[in-house]
Amino acid sequence: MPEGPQVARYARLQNDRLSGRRVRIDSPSGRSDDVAEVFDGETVIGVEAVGKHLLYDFGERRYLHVHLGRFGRFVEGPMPEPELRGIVRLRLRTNDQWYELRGATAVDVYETDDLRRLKARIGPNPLDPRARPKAVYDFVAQSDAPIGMLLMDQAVIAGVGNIYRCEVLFLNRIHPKQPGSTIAAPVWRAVWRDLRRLMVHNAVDGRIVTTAPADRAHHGAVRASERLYVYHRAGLPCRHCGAIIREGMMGGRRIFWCPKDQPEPRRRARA
DNA sequence: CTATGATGGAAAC
DNA sequence: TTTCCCTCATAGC
Repeated sequence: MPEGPQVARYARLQNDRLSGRRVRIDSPSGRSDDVAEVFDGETVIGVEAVGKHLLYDFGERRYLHVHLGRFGRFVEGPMPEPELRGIVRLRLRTNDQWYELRGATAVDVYETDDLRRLKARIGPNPLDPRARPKAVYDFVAQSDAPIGMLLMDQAVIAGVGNIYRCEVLFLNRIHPKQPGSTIAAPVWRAVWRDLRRLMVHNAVDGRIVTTAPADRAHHGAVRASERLYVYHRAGLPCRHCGAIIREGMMGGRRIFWCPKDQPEPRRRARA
């Protein structure tokens, strides 16, 4: 279940393994037979992530486009392939490695124009070292939309999902309902810095950890129960102040915050 | 066994 | 704003 960094990680690992390799592709579930047929037996030129999208360049201006949605994931391993289990949307294999794609929202053929349009509608990605926070802030600072909505809008900022939005707002003591226009520039820079730091780490590590060592009771390997500050912790005490973490809905998704560290906004004041 | 929900997004209303 | 799709683990009969 991926946010941007896990997708970036898949792209990097698969790019290393698949670039320059001929791949056999089929769709055991039958759901993407048409797409499998287009690329079966072709050679991968490269694999890249664009926000939460994956693009496999097969040359001749054609790409395999995959969006994992909320449930999508890859399972992989060395040849030979395991017996099929459950629903496999797409199966890719080289001489020595196999991949199973399950649960994806989108599996299609992209042409150059589709890719150009995709890139045009996706905002700057904190994972991209060339992306500048100011470009995003210029939009955020003139928006009345709640910051909790803006952070999830892929057209504004790419790769951020529900966990990062909750966690980065906690880290910066911002209530999710606070309008973008009330976020001061230095606060936004700190938000961006945190997003980048956490997302880069996650893209390497493959899992999301936002807690500082000082806020964890156990040392050494990070326990699953101590990875996050607020996400999925409704009813539990805040690791920072002990107040009970709250839960609500925003943008059709559950959102979590600490009522004491992230007080409800009262008035608007441009910084 | 069925119901539910989970790191997403687009299309339909 | 709601509905639908994607898959699968888990909770509850």
